[in-house]
Amino acid sequence: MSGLRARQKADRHRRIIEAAAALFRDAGYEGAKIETIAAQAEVSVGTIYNYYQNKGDILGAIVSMEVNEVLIAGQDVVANPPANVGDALDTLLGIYIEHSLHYLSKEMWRQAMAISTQLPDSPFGQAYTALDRALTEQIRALIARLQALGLVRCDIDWQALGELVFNNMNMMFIEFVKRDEARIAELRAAIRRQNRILVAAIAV
Amino acid sequence: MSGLRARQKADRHRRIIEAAAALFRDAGYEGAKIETIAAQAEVSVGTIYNYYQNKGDILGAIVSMEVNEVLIAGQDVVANPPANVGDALDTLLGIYIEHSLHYLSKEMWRQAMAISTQLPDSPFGQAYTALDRALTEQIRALIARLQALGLVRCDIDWQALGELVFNNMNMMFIEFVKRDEARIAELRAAIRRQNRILVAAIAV
DNA sequence: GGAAAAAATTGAACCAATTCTAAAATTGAG
DNA sequence: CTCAATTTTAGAATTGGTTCAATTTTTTCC
Repeated sequence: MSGLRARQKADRHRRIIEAAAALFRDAGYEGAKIETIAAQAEVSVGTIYNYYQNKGDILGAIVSMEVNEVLIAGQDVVANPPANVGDALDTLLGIYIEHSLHYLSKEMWRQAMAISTQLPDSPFGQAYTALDRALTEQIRALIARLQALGLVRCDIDWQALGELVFNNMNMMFIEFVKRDEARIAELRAAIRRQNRILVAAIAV
Repeated sequence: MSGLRARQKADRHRRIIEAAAALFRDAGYEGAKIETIAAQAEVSVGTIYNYYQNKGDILGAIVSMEVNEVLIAGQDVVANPPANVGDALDTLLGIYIEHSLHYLSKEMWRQAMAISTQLPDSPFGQAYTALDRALTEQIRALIARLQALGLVRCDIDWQALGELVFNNMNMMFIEFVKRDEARIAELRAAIRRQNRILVAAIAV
């Protein structure tokens, strides 16, 4: 069952993703023709559609890798948060934001976000929603941790608060990728300013 | 200059929008072929492209009408807000949300949102961003009004707070339109729960 | 080792948005 | 009323994502 066929399959997956990632970066998502990706990956167009339901799912696979890395990096912050609520939030969200343009260009993010709202039931659409939820859960976990450490009032609704913080950051990030000239430093500063209101309300 | 030609132009605009709106609702955005819209509106395909840059811009025109109506309705709340911070926010956001599915189906919203992130520099992309900003400004105005009425602490950063409230609502709304089975009542309840944290922090 | 079954690959065909072109219609100015 | 400018029109051409029937490769089983 897991012989030559499985190895070839994994290899083709890899080749397709690598070819697509290079072309998306190089020519942009729209500019990257399936035909070109196929040629670069040394498979046929039909094979690509055998591996991914549509063009968006190829991008989706790349985005998922990126976000999963970020989730791993975030675990450290949750485990050992700075001893100050504002800094703790800033550190975690900072990791998300600073990582974000590592593998993905703003244009790729725009496309990924667009596809995830356009086709919420496609494989990628569902995966993207799951990733958002995972990020929300991590922020919630951080807040719960800060509560356990006695840094956040324990009567605070950490679930609602986690959502609030994530939703705000995510929306700010969407606006950030929509403007090519927007800078990461300004994005972080704006989010810090918004979170300051919350921090004042929830810190012990 | 503004004789018959201008009237016919306005009339064609109207016919195209009406035909498109009906078809988008009926067959969905993807299902509505430009050819069919053209036939329904009694113009040619070329004429549609003379009036709108692309299919998305047609949807954009419909979305803009919807949001502009909502902005008008919101003015009343800002002028005469309920004498309670939580209720005031709930009333304003409630208007936005309750109106939202009046002319537009969830699928139309999904497409509109997708296009606005996918093509932020297209006519519709820019218009959509402007509408978001207008909604944010209205929320900010409400908060400033509540401050003036002595219901909100005056040391609160109303600009950052307005953004925070809008961003959270908008993100919740995006998730709402992504799930066909999601209900308006639940959406409002979730947003109320999140805003409760803020209200506790800012109310006098 | 070889035949039959199962799975995967291929590239040509299909579809809908968009663009383009040449002809026809409409308008406003003089 | 006539003419030049602008707009509309029909439809053909283009483009790129997606599908599909035929073929090839891999596996399974004897």
